[in-house]
Parts: sequence; C-alpha cells; structure tokens
Amino acid sequence: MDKIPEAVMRRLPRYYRHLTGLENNGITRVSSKQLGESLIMTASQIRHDLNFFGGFGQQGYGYNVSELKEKLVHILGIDISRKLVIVGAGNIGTALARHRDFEKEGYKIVGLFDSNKDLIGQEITGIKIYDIDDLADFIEKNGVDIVALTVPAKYAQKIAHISQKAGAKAIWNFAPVDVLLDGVEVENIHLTDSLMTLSFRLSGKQN
Amino acid sequence: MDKIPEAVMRRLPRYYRHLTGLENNGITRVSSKQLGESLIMTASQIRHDLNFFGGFGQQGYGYNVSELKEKLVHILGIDISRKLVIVGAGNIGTALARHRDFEKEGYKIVGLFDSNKDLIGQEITGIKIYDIDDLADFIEKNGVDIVALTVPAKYAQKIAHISQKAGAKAIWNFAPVDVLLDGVEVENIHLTDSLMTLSFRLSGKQN
DNA sequence: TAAAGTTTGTGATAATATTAACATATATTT
DNA sequence: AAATATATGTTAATATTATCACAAACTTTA
Repeated sequence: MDKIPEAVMRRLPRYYRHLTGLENNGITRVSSKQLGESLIMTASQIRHDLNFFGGFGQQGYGYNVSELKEKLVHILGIDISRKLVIVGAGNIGTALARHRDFEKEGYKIVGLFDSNKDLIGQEITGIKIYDIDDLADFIEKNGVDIVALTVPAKYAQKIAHISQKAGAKAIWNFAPVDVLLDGVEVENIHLTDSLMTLSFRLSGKQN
Repeated sequence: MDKIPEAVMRRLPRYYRHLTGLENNGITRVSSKQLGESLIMTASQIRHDLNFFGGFGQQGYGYNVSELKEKLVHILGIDISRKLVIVGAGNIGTALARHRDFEKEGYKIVGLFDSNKDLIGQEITGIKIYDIDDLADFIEKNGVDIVALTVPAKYAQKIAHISQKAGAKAIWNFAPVDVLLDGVEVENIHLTDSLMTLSFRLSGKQN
C-alpha cells in the first residue's frame, strides 16, 4: 500500500464517525456528494481520500454505509484492541478514565498512575490507581500499547521516556510540552493551544 | 496584514508555549536554529512563519525571547481577556472547569451549565452550575465570547445554534460531531479521533 | 430494454505549505 | 579593527494537498 498522506489519515476518523451516525439512523447508502455536504468538504476530496485504500464505491450508486464503515475500521486499525494506561490522576486523567467512549472503540484502560500516595489503591469506575514508580513494570508485564500523559509539563518527557523503554508504542500527550521521542508515535492534545487559535481567529476579526 | 495561513496559525501557540518555557528558565536569546532543534522543525520554517508578522529578529543575534513572546501574545490575541462558559457538567466539563491553565492565559470561566436539576446550584472550584435553559440569557447578559461544548453528540448542534444566536463568537467543541455554523469560529477537540490516529499509525507498522 | 441520470475513480491542474539558498547585517573573536 | 562566524529576512524551488473535470460504469426511469 502506498504511503498515506498525513492529511488524509487525519480525516479518516471523521469519516468513520459520520458513517457510524448514518448507520445508526438506518441509512444504508451514501454518495460522496452527500458526505461532502454533511462534512463541509468537497465530494472530490472524499473520493480521493478513500481511493488511497481502493475503490469501495460503485458508479451511479455511491457507497454502502456499513461496508465502507467496516473498511474504515480495518484501515484505522480499531479492530485491534489496545491497552492503555493513564499517567496522572488529576482532573484530566480522571475525566479520561470516566469517559466511556474509548471502550466502545476497543480501547481498554487498564490502569491509572499517580505519585500521590493518598490516591494509590483507590479506584475510578473500576480502574485502579497505582504507584507511578510501578509504571515501567506494569507496562512491561501487561503489554500496554498506549500511555496517556496527563501530568504536569515538567514530568512529561521523563515519563514518556520510561514508558518507551518499558515497551509502550504510543504516547497520547495532554501535557503542554512537546514530547520528543524516536520510535514512538506521539499524538498531542494541547488544550490551551487549541483555545488560543480561537483567540487568534476572534481578534483577527476585531471581535 | 496579509491573510495568515491556517498551518502557520496552528503553530503559533506552540512557539508561544516554548518561549514561555525559555523565559522561565532565564534564557533571553534564541535563534531559529535552536528553536527548530527544540521543536523538531526546520529553522527555515520558523523564520518563514514569524515573518508573516514582521521581522522580530536580528542577524547574527537571533530573537530576544521576551520580546518575541510578547509579540506572539499580541498576535494570538491572548492579551484580550475572554469570557467562557462550559456547557455540560460531566466528566470533561468539570475537568475543564477545574483546570487552572486557561486562567493564566486570560480565559475566564464564568459559568457551567447542565440540564441535571441535581447539579444546578452547585459550585465547582468557585464556578456555579446553572440551568441549561438559562444559557442564552446568560450569554447575552454577560457577554460570553466562547462556549465550550461537553455535551452528548445529539445536543451539540442545537446548543451551538442557541449560543450563536445569543451572541457567542466561538464554539470550543468536545462533542464527537461536526458542529456546522456560519459566522462562528468552531474549534474541535475530538478525543476519540485523536486516539484513532494512534491506532492507525500503530497498525500500519504491524505493531 | 433503451434512454436519461448518477456517481465513481482518476489523471491533470491549482493552491498551499515546506525547505533550500543566499545576500545582507550583526556579533564575536583574535 | 579586521577577519570570521552567526543568523536573519526573503525569494526561489520543491513537495504536499486540494480541486477540477470527465470517461466509464452503474442505476433508475419510462
């Protein structure tokens, strides 16, 4: 398979999400034109994107919603269950632990980690809080794939490094720093950065 | 000022964040080369980006950290304080309310809204929870700029629409849907989408 | 079942974005 | 104070991304 462009890859979850919605509404068929209208993008781009993975559609008909959705499940790799731990049992960390959406897509949160001795041993919706000193060991023993970092900025890089050494394959970083690692996939959620783009766009319009 | 490309705009908060870090470490001067090494990007791109806003640097010297940071503050518009409400006092909504980082950059969370009568009247770190039926009124009376949506997908579009009509200028959307509105800036945080890009990248490498 | 209408897949074109290259200006060294 | 090193701002070249346009294939209608 050809290398998938970054821009295309980033749109795939959106397609998947929309198709799931259509399926839940009992819609069985959809055209790139309809998708484009719903997602505010050109039909051409959608066809172009999907074509990186082969022709799923049919001329004069469009796409079969369920079939296309299933293809996307496979392309995205969400048919493979992934084990995830959350490091940092603060506001964001516990919110993620309580958030049930990830489970639906095959992500299993197998542990929460913190350095606060008062929290260790507690449970959040069935997820146990462990001592952060046991993180490496836990990752190794349980085959953890993804480490979500919801720790203060100054600890993020170090924990990321420990996680990688212990065998984690991906870092989902919520700390407001740029985690630098080689050989590990890093995906950032920078909430403040995101908010700032709104400020920029608002002030540009003199609002 | 020329129209700033989307890609450039998205990098500005990252520059700002990094410069703040340098300043806090007492570093007063930095070159595009050094910035590039820290941020894993080319020096050329950094210079190119900054030049959309004018020449802040000096040949042979580089950039003055504090000065450049202050310029970015102004460019990003975070020198203008913004009022924000959070709609949805669930996991994510309350985590955002408790998260102190936004205040530091001039964002004021002035209210939380929910439909659950048991929550209404309660406070979360000093932020009162109001009845969602009073949202439009509150936005109008208090001049709310930004509405953060942490509600279930099916309510998001409707609340966004109400918020716009009441005078909100921007939607910070955490619901897993694509909010469609004209004349309002929408910024999405799609956590599950983000997680899925990790799955994609991991499965592509047969991990 | 023939004609008309859809809609895909795809190659060509246009628009954005990134990187390279370098003249010019300043800082640092000797 | 001259020589060397550094580093910007900016234009040009390259690479990536998005859109256009249309033949080919299928569906729907009459």
